[in-house]
Amino acid sequence: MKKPSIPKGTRDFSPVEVTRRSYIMDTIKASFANFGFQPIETPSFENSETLMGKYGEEGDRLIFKILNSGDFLRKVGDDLYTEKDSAKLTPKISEKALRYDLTVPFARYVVQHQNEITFPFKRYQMQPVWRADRPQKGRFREFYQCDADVVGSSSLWQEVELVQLYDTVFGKLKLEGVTIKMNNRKILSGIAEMIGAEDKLIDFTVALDKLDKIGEEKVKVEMREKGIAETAITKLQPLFSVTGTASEKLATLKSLLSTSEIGLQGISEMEFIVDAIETLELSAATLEIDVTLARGLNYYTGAIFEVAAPDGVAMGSIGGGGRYDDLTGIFGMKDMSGVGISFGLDRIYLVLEELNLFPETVTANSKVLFINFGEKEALYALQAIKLLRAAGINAELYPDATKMGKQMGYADKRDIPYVVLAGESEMVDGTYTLKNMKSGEQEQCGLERLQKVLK
RNA sequence: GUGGUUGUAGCUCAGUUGGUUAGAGCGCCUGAUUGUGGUUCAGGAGGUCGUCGGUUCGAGACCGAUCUUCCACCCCA
Repeated sequence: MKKPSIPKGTRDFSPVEVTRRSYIMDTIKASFANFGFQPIETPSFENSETLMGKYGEEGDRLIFKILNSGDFLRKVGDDLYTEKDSAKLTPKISEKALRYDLTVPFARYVVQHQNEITFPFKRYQMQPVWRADRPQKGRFREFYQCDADVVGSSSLWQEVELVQLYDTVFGKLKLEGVTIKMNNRKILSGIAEMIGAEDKLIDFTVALDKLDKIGEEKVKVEMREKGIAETAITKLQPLFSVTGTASEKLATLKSLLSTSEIGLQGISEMEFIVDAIETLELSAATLEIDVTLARGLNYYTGAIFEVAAPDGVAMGSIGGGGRYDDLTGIFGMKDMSGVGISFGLDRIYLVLEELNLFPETVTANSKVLFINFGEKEALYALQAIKLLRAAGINAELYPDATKMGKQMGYADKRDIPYVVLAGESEMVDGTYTLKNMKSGEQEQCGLERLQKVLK
């Protein structure tokens, strides 16, 4: 018989993995609540029209479409069918699609529930999203995003708080040395304006984004390929040498963009955030200005964030976010500014695993196994187990009265730290033999002592 | 979507220019040991070599397709 399997890019999670994932999620969730965010959930699939066209052409390709129910092909006209044009045919046979991220569904939620929401609305959401991508390391077709967004306030204090939120979560996870990279769409616009390539903003930033990956020369090559003028590339030169501390970088940028109103506005926004964070101080993360950061440009209008794992860990970004002045505009609700960040749960897991940062105590294992000696003895054991469980101690009885070696082996393999032996002789004097599996020591004791040791 | 890569026992992997009955380590099961796990010893089970097709007297090995793994690009958490 053929072995069953799961679709590529998806995963099963073992007990250890689920426990560790919940550890991360609980940490993030607690911090979200700690910062005043409230949870919502949205359906795993949306109407196609809600999602299509919101992530660019590339995004549309990566959205999982759901086939209509029923005899969906019968409703397709003969000419459309013979034409074999997938782009035209798709909307006719698929009217629903799996959620691609949490931001667009959130925008839809805000517009749809605008009369029930008190603004500014701070929401968090932790749910799986799906992308029809080709899997790679840390890249899956089903993965979790943990988002916190604020909608209905354009205050820069939100950006400041979100940086703090990142720092709080990574601090709690003991993940030291992450870098929060920050940029501003307005600075990118200012640069494009300055070099006279406003119409090529996206091409220009996508190329710039690859600087640390492919190097200065190749970035220039790509810019030329995209039709950016040589004079513009020359004007760009000082940008490749923006270095130093955050305030030094800002000073360089300021002189570079002195003629661009929008560029200067972006710089002052960044200054505000950097100054506030300098006063408030971060514990686990570093805030860094990175003018080459240009992800998610389809809707970001102000701050752009991306979180890089600590040095030495080969992993794509473990978080991202930014400000979008008009997110709900695509659903017809104007002038609603939003800003938010996202944690990539699956990648954070891989980083914590690589750095061995999961606490030992993160386990859902039983504390004690009661050996099964037979019917009367099992009942005697279950009476004690009932009390232990009521006291919050994870305890279990071996279900079958098999050979002791087998039962002990089970406890050993499951890494259960204690075993209780209660047979005929213990029953007679109402005691239990408690064995510490690690040291091998054992003692005969009463219920009270049992509970005290196992607590 | 483009290019490359991987698949042999539950796991990690050997398997020579194509040649008899496909191996190892670990794990698993049984016993030595009927109230004591890990260690040791003895024995045992387990594979239509990812799948389908082709070349050949003969294929785990060669060819094609397909699925899967990982990687790069694109893009992204």
